[in-house]
Amino acid sequence: MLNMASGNTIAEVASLIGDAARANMLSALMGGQALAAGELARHAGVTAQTTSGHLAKLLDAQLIAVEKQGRHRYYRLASPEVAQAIHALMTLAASGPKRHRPVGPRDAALRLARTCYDHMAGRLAVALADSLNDLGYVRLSDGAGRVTPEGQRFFCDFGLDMGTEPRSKRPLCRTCLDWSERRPHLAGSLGAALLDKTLDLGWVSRMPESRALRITRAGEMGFAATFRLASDWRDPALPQDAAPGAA
Amino acid sequence: MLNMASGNTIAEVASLIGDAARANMLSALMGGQALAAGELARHAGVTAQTTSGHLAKLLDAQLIAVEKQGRHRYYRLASPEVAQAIHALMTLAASGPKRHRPVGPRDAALRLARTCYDHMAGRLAVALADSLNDLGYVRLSDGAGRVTPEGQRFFCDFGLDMGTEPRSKRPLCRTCLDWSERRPHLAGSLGAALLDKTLDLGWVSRMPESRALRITRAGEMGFAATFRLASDWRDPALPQDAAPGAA
DNA sequence: TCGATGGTTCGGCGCCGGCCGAAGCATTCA
DNA sequence: TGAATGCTTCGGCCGGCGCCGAACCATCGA
Repeated sequence: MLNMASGNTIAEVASLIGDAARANMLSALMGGQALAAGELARHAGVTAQTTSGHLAKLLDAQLIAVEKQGRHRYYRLASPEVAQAIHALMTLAASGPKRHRPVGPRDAALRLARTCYDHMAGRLAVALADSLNDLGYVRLSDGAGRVTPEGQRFFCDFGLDMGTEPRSKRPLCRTCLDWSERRPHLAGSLGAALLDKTLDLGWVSRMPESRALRITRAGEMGFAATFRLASDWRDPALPQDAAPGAA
Repeated sequence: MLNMASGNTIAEVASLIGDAARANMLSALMGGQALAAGELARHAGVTAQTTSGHLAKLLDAQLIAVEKQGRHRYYRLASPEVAQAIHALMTLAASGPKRHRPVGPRDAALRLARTCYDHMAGRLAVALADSLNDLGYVRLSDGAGRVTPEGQRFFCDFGLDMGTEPRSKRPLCRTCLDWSERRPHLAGSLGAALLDKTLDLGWVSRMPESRALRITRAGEMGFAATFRLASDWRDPALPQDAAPGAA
């Protein structure tokens, strides 16, 4: 047995995520909001006691963090790195052997628009990324993103104050592979600011108990006018291969 | 219990990685070479039978792939996505609670230079990335990378034929957060080509049974001359905070 | 046609860890 | 102060999974 130096602790982390109940909790937290223990219990489908044990472990490993408020305890992911790891696992899970991929019932809403930790994902997010790229406001050269000078102005006009808080560690503009669409969308602090702003404007709103986002009437108009979305952005993107022709 | 649609399968993937033996095997495969079952058994510290079972599971979940050759079976990671997920978990594990982070004995070699799936990592790789950025051959704007026109020429002169095979799915130039240095190094197909070339030139060579790379005498000269490495690149980088001035 | 070597399959053992019921704190209302 | 709510701790049950020994298949060298 050689070189187990780090291999061991990665197993610890992975096995923490590798329990169905905990995975469900973490997935729920990928929505970006802090959730109370009880809500997490329901997401996981286990009793409160069991949940408590799980949360203690996750906390201990610093995968999540807690904030107590009155008699509630609100849990959130501990860092963007955690979100990234979970995201990578989601990608892997989605691309794995088909076998039993039920593509759940309420998934439709999730596929259309949802939060991904602190930014948007789903078809809306992919369409936004496409448009911003086409308009020349960002340059999404595979896996990475860059804001152009025009983009800088555009986002500034739109009311995002990116740049004012250069919390150095955080990339301004990353792309994040959308696990449902298999195409990149905007992440990084730009992505986060965009979500904040559109929530603020009331263009989208969080659906209760879910990561899904509802697109409001105002949002319909706003997104179309400001970001010039293609008219067919709601159509499911055919994953990479299939021909685009038929309805 | 709501929204368990995908949360469940991510648990399956994570729990596969979440076993010490399997994690060790996968870590070993992060070296980028295909390894025979027996070698993996030794890496994992379990018997051949046990290893066989583990490999079957990993194979079944398409985390790894096999190629049989005579009476050997060579296993490798199934895709870059798998490598990315493992990498994310490594990052998480490395940044977790200190507790028992032994910083193993032979780690010194690993920290200096090693392979990371198909490209280089460690202090050498970080120093290369820094130099290439300073020289203006690549632009490493956080999280992402872009090759400049000068860089294009430079890499071409150096003998890399990036671009000739545009296997679309693969980003040309990504950055990858080095888990030992906590600073970015070059990944993507450019990173891969760079590793190939330097192995080819004999500037580095693989150490047996390890992901570590040995830097040859020729490599010392070559890297210094071609990439203009700072003279102190061998010094351990102080993680993120500490001031750069002294020494 | 035989060993020898690399890998896999089978069966049974043992332990770790997730689960819940019951009880115990803390906080917030009345 | 007492009851309700949210969460945690404790103890015991039980299933799943990782482990190995033994036997079995496949490939290579003489």
